[in-house]
Amino acid sequence: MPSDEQPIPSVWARPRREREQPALSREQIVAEAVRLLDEEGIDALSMRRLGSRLNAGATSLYRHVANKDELFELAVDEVYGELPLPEQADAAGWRASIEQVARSLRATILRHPWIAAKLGEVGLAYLGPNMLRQTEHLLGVFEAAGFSLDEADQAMNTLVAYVLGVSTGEAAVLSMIARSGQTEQEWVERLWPAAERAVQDYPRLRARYAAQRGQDVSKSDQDNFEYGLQRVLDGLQTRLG
Amino acid sequence: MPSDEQPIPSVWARPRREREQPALSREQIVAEAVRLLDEEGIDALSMRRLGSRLNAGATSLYRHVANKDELFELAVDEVYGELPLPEQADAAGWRASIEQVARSLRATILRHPWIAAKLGEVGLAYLGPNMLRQTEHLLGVFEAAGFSLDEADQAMNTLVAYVLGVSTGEAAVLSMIARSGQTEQEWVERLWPAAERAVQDYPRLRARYAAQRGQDVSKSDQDNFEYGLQRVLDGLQTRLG
DNA sequence: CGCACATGCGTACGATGTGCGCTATGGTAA
DNA sequence: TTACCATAGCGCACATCGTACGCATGTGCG
Repeated sequence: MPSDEQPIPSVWARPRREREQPALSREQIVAEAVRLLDEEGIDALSMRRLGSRLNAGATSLYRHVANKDELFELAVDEVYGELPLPEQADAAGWRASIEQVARSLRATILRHPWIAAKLGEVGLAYLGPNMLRQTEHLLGVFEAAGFSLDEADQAMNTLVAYVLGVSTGEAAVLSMIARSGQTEQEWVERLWPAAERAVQDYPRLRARYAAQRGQDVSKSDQDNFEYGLQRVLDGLQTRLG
Repeated sequence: MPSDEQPIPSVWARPRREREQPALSREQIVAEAVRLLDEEGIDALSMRRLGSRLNAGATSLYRHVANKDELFELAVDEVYGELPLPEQADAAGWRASIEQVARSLRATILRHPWIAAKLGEVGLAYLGPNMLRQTEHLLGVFEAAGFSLDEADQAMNTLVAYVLGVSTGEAAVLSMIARSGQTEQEWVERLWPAAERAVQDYPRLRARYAAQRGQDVSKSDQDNFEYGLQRVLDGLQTRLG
């Protein structure tokens, strides 16, 4: 290729890239970022890789997004936007209503495991519109259940903390599995011997591992989640009786 | 022996560094890593910076630690080692015993806020000795309270998930404050106007913010934690009645 | 018709994690 | 004593990262 200064060797060799793409937009960038994060995990997101997925240079993204951290904030709020607004039940149906919230929150985190790591870095100080809307609405659900606004806030924080805590643990494992390129089954089987060895000196842990060998992991994760969820709801109920 | 290469300009210019330091050790490295993380946050830990704090080159660390991830695992388990083993109470005193566990877990996380981010990445798949010991012991506390081993496991997971969830949110804010180089007061005051503006259209959130203006943040964080803790314990208690 | 602005991009800089091979040290065997 | 060898530390190098900067180009407005 003649890369020196030339008076254009041929018209046809001219850039000719012009305007076919509708150009970059913030929404597009964020959507593609979420897709990339879902597919390849949090470490796979670099500005260069994201740019090239959008047929763009890495630094082009900076016209639409201040920096990588901001991009993550936008991606997190995008995911929050997936959550359905819970139905605003009456005092009788509050438990079902809140169960639904908890389950869909968990499901969303498991669908986008990287979000757990980000929430761990930045907590709930995000202030994104989707998150605000969700929070406002959820406060309403707790009020409808019979809590004062003050206590609704605390009750909501309790519930959300629990769900986030459990889901974070599950999401971390999902992320590691995704990074390892193995199936969940393979991954568990590869780790198991080391775990059993490590646990040898601890009778209760050993018993737990023995009991769970060969069990369906995601099933028991789910049972575990439901157990804790019911306990948290029981605890909140004591304040309504 | 240097007879052919250089004539050595002066004996005194010779290295003379020999062996004064007891050399690097894994324990030393991990301890210094924890110190650096506590002082300057998770982004401040690079192998080069850690090395220079130990009067060592970056790559020297790799003689004692496989890679940065492993270093983090060791650091996390080191911190787990700070937790006191909870007193093994009888069925009557289980609540106090578990409260103590929950509080010291939270306190530890707040003392080392970076750990929340790491737990968010890697969950509880750590298998470090301190963590295993802690878990085994805690299972015992739940058993002593009257849970079967199966249910003790679930109950423990519920409690830990809650504490981790709340503390993660608090720790994230602490980390951001530390990174910003401001005091908590300054940081809150700088963020507040934006938050109030963002919250304008949501009556319940607006009311919450209005009520909390000027309040002591860490005090209300603590109240919040205690509220949720009591709810979780209430919920667990329903299974023991 | 010309000008200002917005957008994309090439280049570049400093920092990062870490592999590789050299060197010196200190312990052990002969 | 001497010869040797495992080990710890380190300098160098490489690929990759986030992102600042300034140029080029196409668009919309006067």
